[in-house]
Amino acid sequence: MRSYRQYCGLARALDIVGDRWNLLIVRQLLIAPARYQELLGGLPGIATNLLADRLRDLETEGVIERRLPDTGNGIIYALTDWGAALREPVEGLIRWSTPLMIRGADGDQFRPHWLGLALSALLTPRARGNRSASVGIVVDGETIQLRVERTGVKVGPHDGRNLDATVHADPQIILGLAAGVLSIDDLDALIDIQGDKAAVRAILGA
Amino acid sequence: MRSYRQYCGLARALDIVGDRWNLLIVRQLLIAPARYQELLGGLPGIATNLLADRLRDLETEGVIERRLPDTGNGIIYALTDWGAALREPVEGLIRWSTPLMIRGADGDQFRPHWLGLALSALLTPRARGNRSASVGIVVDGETIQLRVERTGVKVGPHDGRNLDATVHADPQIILGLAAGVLSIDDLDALIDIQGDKAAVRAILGA
DNA sequence: CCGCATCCTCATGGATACTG
DNA sequence: CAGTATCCATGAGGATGCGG
Repeated sequence: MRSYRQYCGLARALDIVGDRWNLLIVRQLLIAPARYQELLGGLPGIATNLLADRLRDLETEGVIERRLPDTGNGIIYALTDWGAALREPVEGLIRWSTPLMIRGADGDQFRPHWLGLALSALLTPRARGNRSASVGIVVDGETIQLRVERTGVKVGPHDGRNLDATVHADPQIILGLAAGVLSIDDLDALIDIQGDKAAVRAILGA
Repeated sequence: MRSYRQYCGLARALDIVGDRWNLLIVRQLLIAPARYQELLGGLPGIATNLLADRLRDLETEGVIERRLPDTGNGIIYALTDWGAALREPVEGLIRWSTPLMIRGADGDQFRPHWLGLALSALLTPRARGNRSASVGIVVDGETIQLRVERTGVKVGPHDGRNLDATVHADPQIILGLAAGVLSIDDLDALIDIQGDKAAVRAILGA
């Protein structure tokens, strides 16, 4: 993309990450470092030449870096420290998009990890938790683990440890709960909770 | 721009504001509602047909609205409530861009209001102020007023009221101070402070 | 004047096939 | 596996025109 040539922080930020696909690549790497093919799978719709171009751009600008794993073969792409600092504005945009998301998927592609990032964006600001609990959200066969403590909320893949409860529900239901526009009590038919319902309420409740 | 067709908050947000120029238009309207010609002047480099296109898009998506002033003639563009909520991610991107800004303008276009928005982004998070003070920053002949109180920092155009101090310095110096990478004491030759130096230190100091 | 719309040129994005 | 190469479609940029 052409530079805006404006001495303004927003314009200079967009000179780097404003190119089409760039922030979505950052999104994938905020979820976890990834290989080229994993990025292609996590970015449905991108053309392979564009992914290669953007990875080059982002690397030369210092947003991402290539790592060679100990096993020797292949390349792993990861965010630099500065690139990882994009989590704040990215999660801000995700919070802003809530009205667009509660309308439902409408045929769009979906990856469970994206929901994990959205939950991180929606739940982290309100550091809830005089009670500690861990809950698994099962979507598309993948389990996202939410753990709340006094320090805040941690979101990530299921680490195999014990869960206080397991929730099965559609993504937009989970998002509605996390955003506070839905209440658990109104949705018995749409949510399947196994285990400690109070733990779910502590994390996703009003 | 084509939709990403991804059921992800970031992708849906970028479907709306990811088009080139869109976030910069939002930036201008975060500073103040504006007429078409004012937007053209505040967005150096944009083509007039693109501005018209983008304003239409943003209006149909509910980010901005057209207002007819009491004087009757002309159109005033302003953010909707939802559009104004973009302040958070926009200021996040501005904070992220600090390393790009302290390098200096390098011939890029500049508008004093942009510095005001950057100061808002950098100073608001750290709600400083056991002391109340108001300071004017003079850049390119325009005065930006910073007012700190217990409740936080307010940034805006000079309202004509008394200032505790007036600062003359280049934008990158002001940004370096606000970002905490420069210290007032090291820069006597580059900053001209008239009035209460302690008030300046209370707002821009370490 | 202000608020756009049209026209044209060129850079960028997108889809597919192919390679070290 | 990790990308290039190629070709076509789309969108940006710039100049200019035009109605209220």
